[in-house]
Amino acid sequence: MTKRQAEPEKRPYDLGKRLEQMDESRAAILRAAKAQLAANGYRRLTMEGLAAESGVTRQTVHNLFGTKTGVLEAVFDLIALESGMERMREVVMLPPGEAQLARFVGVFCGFWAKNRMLLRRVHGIGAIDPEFGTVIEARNQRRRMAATRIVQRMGGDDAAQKAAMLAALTSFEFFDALVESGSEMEAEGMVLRLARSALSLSQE
Amino acid sequence: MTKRQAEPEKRPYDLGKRLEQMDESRAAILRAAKAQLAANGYRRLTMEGLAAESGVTRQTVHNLFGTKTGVLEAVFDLIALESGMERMREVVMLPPGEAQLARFVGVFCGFWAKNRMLLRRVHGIGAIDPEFGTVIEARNQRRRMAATRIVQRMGGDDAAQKAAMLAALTSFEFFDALVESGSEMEAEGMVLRLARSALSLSQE
DNA sequence: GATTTAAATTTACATGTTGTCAAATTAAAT
DNA sequence: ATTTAATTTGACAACATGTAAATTTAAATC
Repeated sequence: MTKRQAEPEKRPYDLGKRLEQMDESRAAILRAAKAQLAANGYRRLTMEGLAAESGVTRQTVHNLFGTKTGVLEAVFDLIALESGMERMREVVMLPPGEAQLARFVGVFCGFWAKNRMLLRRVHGIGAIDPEFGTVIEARNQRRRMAATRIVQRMGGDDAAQKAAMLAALTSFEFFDALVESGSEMEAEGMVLRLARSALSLSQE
Repeated sequence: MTKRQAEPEKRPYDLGKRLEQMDESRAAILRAAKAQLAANGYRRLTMEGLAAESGVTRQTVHNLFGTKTGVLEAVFDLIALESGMERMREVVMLPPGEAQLARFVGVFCGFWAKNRMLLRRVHGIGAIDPEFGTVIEARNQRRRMAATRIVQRMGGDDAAQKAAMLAALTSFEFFDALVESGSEMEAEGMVLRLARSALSLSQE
């Protein structure tokens, strides 16, 4: 099979600056998506609206993200990236004790507080859509693993139950419920106190 | 203005058995909605699908519930009706103490456990749709009020914070997170233990 | 049993949103 | 100036919601 067909004999082409512009478009769209999600919820988030607010065409949104679910996944990835999960490494490696627990709680509560409305929507989408739910679940699983490690290194009985409680206490949903009841300032303190007693609690 | 226009002079008509059939249709549709919501999530819940599974026409679903949101609200009302909230009255009136707290936790956890997947969807819809969210919020508000009453009657310091914690600990989302981490059997026990320590905890 | 009544069905249509496609346009790279 | 690839433009199909009318069906009344 010799390549004697109509070979277009392309000239090399480096996207260069065009890639930057694409990234800017991507960023603008994701920014718009985050804002609209947090403000108006999921139902009123349309590809049309995203395109308009980010100064591109609806078609471009499709080109860059594929589908609406694609946009959501990108939003989710972005959140995860901004989530300061790198700090989780340090926290897990701290010596077990009060300080580590406080840092653990602090990392999560800080993040939950910073993106509360947006996270509420995203987690909500995970709750109503099994397909998207697996993505959220995977992330929750990681928090559970970290909680398990921390509890195990602290020693004591009922490690499994304690880990379950710590994971649930540091979940976004629990934080959100606390804020809804009390004030956002106090929420982290309450989580920490509950976590402390959860870990010192033994199966009586 | 004499009523000399074409008066149809209607004959009295008692719906009787037809009302029963309408109720059956309503019930069948709601049953289908609950099942499909729990199993497949919200995106794949269509009026067409509901009609098919409940043996009526899509148009009939619209006649009976108005809109899709109407169906959801009816599902929500039904859940609330089945929720055993009547038992909340008794619980709130019990003498303050361990037993009351246990009953309080038990009523909610029992309900959460019975409809977990369905509740996850419904609460999820509340989280992504501000309009529907107010309905959920109103119900959460009631749990918060009950929690506040219980905490206040128990006396002690920091009633507001304790109430917030109790409300959050008895939220559906916290229960769901616990079940996801551990086992459903143990979840209620964990909630109860955390609630106990939350209420005995003072602001140190 | 014939007639009346109202619900349910059938049929049709308007709207909004997603997703896809192909041709034309634009701007960067060569 | 030419080539390249992204963006835009315009069009379309698919699907779901919601609405409206005429018709059919079955229960209630006489």
